[in-house]
Amino acid sequence: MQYSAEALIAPHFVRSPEGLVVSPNERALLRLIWRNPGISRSEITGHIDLTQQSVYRIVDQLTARGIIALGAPKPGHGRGQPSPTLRLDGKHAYACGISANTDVVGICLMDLSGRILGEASIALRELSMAEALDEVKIALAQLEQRAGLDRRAFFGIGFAIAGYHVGGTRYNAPLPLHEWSLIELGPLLSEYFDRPVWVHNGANTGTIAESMFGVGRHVRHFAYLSFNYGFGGGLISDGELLVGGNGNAGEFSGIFDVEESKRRPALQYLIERLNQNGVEVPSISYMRKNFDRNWPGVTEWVEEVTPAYNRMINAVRAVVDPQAIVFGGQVPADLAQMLIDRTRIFDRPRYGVHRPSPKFIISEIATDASAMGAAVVPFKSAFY
Amino acid sequence: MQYSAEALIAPHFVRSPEGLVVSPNERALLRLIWRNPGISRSEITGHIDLTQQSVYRIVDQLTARGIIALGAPKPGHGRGQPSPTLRLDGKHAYACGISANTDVVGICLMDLSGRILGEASIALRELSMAEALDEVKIALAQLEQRAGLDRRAFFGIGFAIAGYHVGGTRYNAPLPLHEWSLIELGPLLSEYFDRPVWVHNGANTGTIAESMFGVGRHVRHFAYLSFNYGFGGGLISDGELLVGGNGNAGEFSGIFDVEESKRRPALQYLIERLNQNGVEVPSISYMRKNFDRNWPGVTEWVEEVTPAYNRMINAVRAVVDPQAIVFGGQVPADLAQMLIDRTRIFDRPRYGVHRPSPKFIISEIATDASAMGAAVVPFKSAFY
DNA sequence: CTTATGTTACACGCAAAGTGTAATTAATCC
DNA sequence: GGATTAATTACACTTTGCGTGTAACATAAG
Repeated sequence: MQYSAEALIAPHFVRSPEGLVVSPNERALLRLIWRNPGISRSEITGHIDLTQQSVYRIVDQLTARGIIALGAPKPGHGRGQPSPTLRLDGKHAYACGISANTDVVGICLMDLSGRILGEASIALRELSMAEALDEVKIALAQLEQRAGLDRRAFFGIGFAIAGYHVGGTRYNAPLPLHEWSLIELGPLLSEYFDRPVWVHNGANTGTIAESMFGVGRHVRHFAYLSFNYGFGGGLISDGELLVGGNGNAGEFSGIFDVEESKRRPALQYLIERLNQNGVEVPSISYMRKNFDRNWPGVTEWVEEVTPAYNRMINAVRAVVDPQAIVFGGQVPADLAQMLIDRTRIFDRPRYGVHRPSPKFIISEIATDASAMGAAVVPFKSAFY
Repeated sequence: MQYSAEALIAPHFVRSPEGLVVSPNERALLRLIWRNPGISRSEITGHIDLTQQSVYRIVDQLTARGIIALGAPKPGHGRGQPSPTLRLDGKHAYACGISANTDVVGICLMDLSGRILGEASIALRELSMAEALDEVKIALAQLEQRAGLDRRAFFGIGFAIAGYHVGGTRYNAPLPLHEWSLIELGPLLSEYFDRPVWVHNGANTGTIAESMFGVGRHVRHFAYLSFNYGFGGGLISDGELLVGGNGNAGEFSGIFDVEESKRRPALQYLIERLNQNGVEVPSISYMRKNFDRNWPGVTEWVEEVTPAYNRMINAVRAVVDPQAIVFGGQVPADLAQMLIDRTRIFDRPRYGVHRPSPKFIISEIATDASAMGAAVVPFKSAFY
């Protein structure tokens, strides 16, 4: 039997005999509220193809289940009976995002409304998988206690791992995560944490974070570049993550041949270069916080990676034609801007008209996008 | 108001007050019958999440409307009451695919079951758009008469044009199609032909043809390479065409910079080369029929385009990770094989495990894939 | 300031559509 | 002829749209 996180959802969250948490119309409504928190009930009809009566009923049922909360009406909203405002009720459920990177495991606790309830990280050092998971469990319990959470509201876990998909819930991760590689993570983790676990690639959960909290609120088609120790990314098409035929869509590093691969924009190379030049940069997160474009070697490195970078940008544009390309992962905003300034689109106009080009946007997600995205995955899969 | 082909569908095809031709469950059923013509009614339940009774009812209604036809039961199918076989009823509707290329306009007449009822082509030479359309209309009428069709069954038109999408139903096509460029083709053509017209890029309709008649019957994620005078393509993700943020997903030529663009695998360059070498190749369709890999210059040209070709293949693989890459358009099978033989995937294994790679498949669609795909578009949009 | 009027949305009941469950009937195999 | 499988038919349940009366508020007349 194929592992399925959906089948493990606790019964008190489930609505119908088919095991669904919400119906399609309910999902559409919850999505709308996600994108417009505090929208009034009466405004819903204008955005969704449902009558006022149906909206009333669905809202009524979702309120009764504690999934959405009614708020005071907006004042001064014209005449007529005032309509209550709607929000997702964070108290109904919370989820945990776990992001396994080469150096660190990030943890993000989030409620149904998208509020971050707590964050933590565990340095991997030489920890075995079992030891690391034990530490995650302890950290999770601490976060839960500090936030005063009721365990019954613990909906599930989103697990992100650096590396490519091999099949099922098996991934092939870089060396420090050797022990985490090529095994069925879904059954293992859901057994260990006693909750359904959704497993994804780390760059893809970063992409999901961007789609739920960042530019995805306004843009339906975009590519997300995840600059980390390595370099990957993800694609959002029509608001949904594109997984591809083998679950590895957005692994942009595959564009480069062996030679060019050394000049790809992975932050490991920049850190090496900086350390060679006498700039003490102990970690990627340190670099992100303290980045200075005048550090010796920065401009040089950027110039070196620019050809490979531009090839990648043009490949993404040609293949999937996104409306935007988002610079994310752990890239310092200033470094992203340097790349954007050097972007060249290979395009010749016809009749003076260019092919529409993507906008280049620097992600505004400050925390661990990968863990944050992992935390929404359970909700996105079941609620909205 | 935005142009919409759906809104122009003749009332006698429409089912519900919302203007839909079939309900979602009916669509699922029709798709299943499309992929398995002659499936027995009792087998349906195993493939779709519907009870035998619901299947009976839906089949009953679709039969009453003349959309599907019941056939004699398969003999020797075990005990129990024999179950009738199901097919799409071609008589219910036919559609016309029109593919405007730089040199020729292809026409394809197709019925609801996917059977080709007739084909024609019109050389463009120096024809104005109005003259070309008049000729198309005449050719269409001839094909209709020859096939003995009832005009009431004429469902709509799929129109394909070489060039990139600019917005709405406007495209930017190469010079011979200057007059067809940057205008709203949808309203213009639907007015002229008095039927709803769905407008797409030509490489994309070729992709749709492959998804409906070719490898798409077995593969849910694939990239389609359309080798024509120019070079383009399209993407199928989870069985559906990926359009991208501006409607230009799959315009693979955009991968190449100005310099490399001259060594991209567009057949115009091969023909030039062959003619220089004294091989008389008057047209692409001639080359397709009579291709000989031993013609002077063929191997040379293939070697020259191989680097750009491999970059493109790896870019497609990295970005969208398809299960298969299909060689289509008007490429001679032998030429496609020469490229496949030279394919190199930029991938280093980790723990001895490679990232899953796409299969390379030569399209088996012999006729004008672009017009053929254009012809199914109306049906795909409304029925399955 | 009070009151009448118009507007907007709430909230309830009912009908229609579509699906699942259950029971009966029909055709075929062993 | 009994077993088996699927075709039919009947009925219940869910979800949605429609109709309608009511509640709350804005505005302007008095």
